[in-house]
Amino acid sequence: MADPIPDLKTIQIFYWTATLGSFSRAAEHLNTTQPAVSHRIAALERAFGLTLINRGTRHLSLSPKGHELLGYAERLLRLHGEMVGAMTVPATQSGSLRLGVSETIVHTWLTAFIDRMGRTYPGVAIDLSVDISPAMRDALLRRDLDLAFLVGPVTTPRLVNVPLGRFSTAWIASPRLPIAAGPVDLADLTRHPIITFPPNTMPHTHLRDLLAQADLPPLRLYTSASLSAIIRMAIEGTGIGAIPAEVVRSEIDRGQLRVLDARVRLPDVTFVAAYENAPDQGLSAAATQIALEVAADWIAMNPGHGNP
Amino acid sequence: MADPIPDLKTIQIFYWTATLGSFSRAAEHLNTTQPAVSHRIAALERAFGLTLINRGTRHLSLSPKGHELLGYAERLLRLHGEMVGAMTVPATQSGSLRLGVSETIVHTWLTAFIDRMGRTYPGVAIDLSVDISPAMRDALLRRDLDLAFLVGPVTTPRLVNVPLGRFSTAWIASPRLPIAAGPVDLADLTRHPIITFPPNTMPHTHLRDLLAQADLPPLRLYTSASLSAIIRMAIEGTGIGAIPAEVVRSEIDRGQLRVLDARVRLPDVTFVAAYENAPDQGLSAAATQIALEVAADWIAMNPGHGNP
DNA sequence: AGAGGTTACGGGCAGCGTAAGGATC
DNA sequence: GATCCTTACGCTGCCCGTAACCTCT
Repeated sequence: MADPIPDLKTIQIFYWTATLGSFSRAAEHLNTTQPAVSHRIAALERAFGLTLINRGTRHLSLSPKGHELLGYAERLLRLHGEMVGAMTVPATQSGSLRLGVSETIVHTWLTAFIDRMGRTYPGVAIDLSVDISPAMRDALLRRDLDLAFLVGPVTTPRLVNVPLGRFSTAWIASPRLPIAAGPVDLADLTRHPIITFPPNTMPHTHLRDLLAQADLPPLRLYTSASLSAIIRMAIEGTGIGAIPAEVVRSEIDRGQLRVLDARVRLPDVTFVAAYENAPDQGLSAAATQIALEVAADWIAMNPGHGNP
Repeated sequence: MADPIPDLKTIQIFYWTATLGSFSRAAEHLNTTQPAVSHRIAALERAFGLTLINRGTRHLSLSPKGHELLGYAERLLRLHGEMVGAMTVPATQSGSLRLGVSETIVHTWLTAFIDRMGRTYPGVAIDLSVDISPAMRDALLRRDLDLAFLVGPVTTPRLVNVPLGRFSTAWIASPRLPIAAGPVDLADLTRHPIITFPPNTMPHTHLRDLLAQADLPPLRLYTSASLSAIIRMAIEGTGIGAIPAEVVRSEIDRGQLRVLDARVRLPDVTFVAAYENAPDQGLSAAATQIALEVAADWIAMNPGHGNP
């Protein structure tokens, strides 16, 4: 009845080798050397007495039994991660979380999120980077990020999407800009430059579609990857901002900006937390829970916005 | 991203410590020493930063978190065992299986079972012991057996029961015994000694109940733990055997014994495979599958008996 | 005093990393 | 020759087992 127990570490190494399709990439991912990976895979195959990975030139492929094992490996690692997550008291959890966020999040509840993360997981270091959503999507897929709060959904089966809330995009302008107080239509708006996010972002695409349909004078569409820059330009009367009203709440309160009452509404923008659907992303999942709470709190404190 | 991986072996040690309620018993079960168990449990608690096991005097108890972990541990070990079972090609499986069987099984399909096990799992050594069912039940619970084919069901949540087939108990006698050919009733039967299994076995109990209800002359109930001895006595006319007809098929064919046409039928006896419901009993489960097949084959080759 | 758990210590070996050796494009 | 996997080899450090100690009945 003596149990020959193939180590979890071996299973983990197999999992990542199979998933990443390369011994060396698996080694890199697991902070070890390529020979170590090679060894353990060989040992695993020897233990089972069968071939798991066909070493094709250039690319690896899994044998039928290899595929079978991969299924078990994922379930096993996920269950293990769940167990560790359930047992580890948050305060003692350590590690690092490479987090990417949209600037919109920075201007709404990021501070609250960082605060609560710091209090809940004092041992976790957050590596923050702010970027536009498409860039973060790529970074997630490249595994340069563990978690991102971005405009979604991100339609890739490899990523988990968790909705965090909706922002309504509004037309924002300086009160000094000569625009009627009552409902204005598209022609009135486009007399001024429209300032929004860079190409390939969702607000930009929506805006392009909207303005392409109408028969309008030559369009001036200013873009900036920096939300602050957009806000600054709007305040200074450079043009009309097409951004979530929520991020300029204080400027509106101070009278530096106002929300225009336009006949044409811009589509809402949904923010999601996205992270790789891998067995070792327990911390990302936990952080997403915190983000959900923080986002809900923020919505409660900023009535009239976010999820209905 | 660096994963602190609590070893499966640690989980296994925790599982058995919790299950057996003692460090030393766990050590014994896992073929290691008690300090090794102590160390790893301590290390596990240190890793999680919490107490899992309350070292009460005389008896251990689990903390709430310990209970939680036990649940995960069982799922994890079971999944792992399943994985190993699925990956290991049977021919390379090794180990030993402590098997207990009722003598009835010996006289029916045990040989076929041993044959097929030997062919399917050439690396597995079977330690066979033949005994009466109650004794085997206790042996299973004492973990002196891994698997038993016995009269069931065994009503203990700790054991898995898998029905293997039903045998109808019959009245068997030598043709030389002066008994009418037509239907006979209880009084006719009890003029002779009744020979059956020892006290505490199911056939014996049934027989006692049956005969206690009737108003009969002094009863001579001979018992033997050896089925062969019962058969021998029946053949020699010592008495009437109350045993499954299936086990004396050849004697009946040779005319040494005949099945009496009695008005009173004895209850069927159900055989089951029973083994402990623990994560490391994959081999027992596999052997039970073999037994199911063999029993089904045997029933097919001996029409009129077994499962309808 | 004895059963059962903890602590202390030395030694074996698994598994890691470095480095050199194929194979394939 | 560049890339990727395998093989060789020495070494570290983990973990095990022995043994002595502690504690409670």
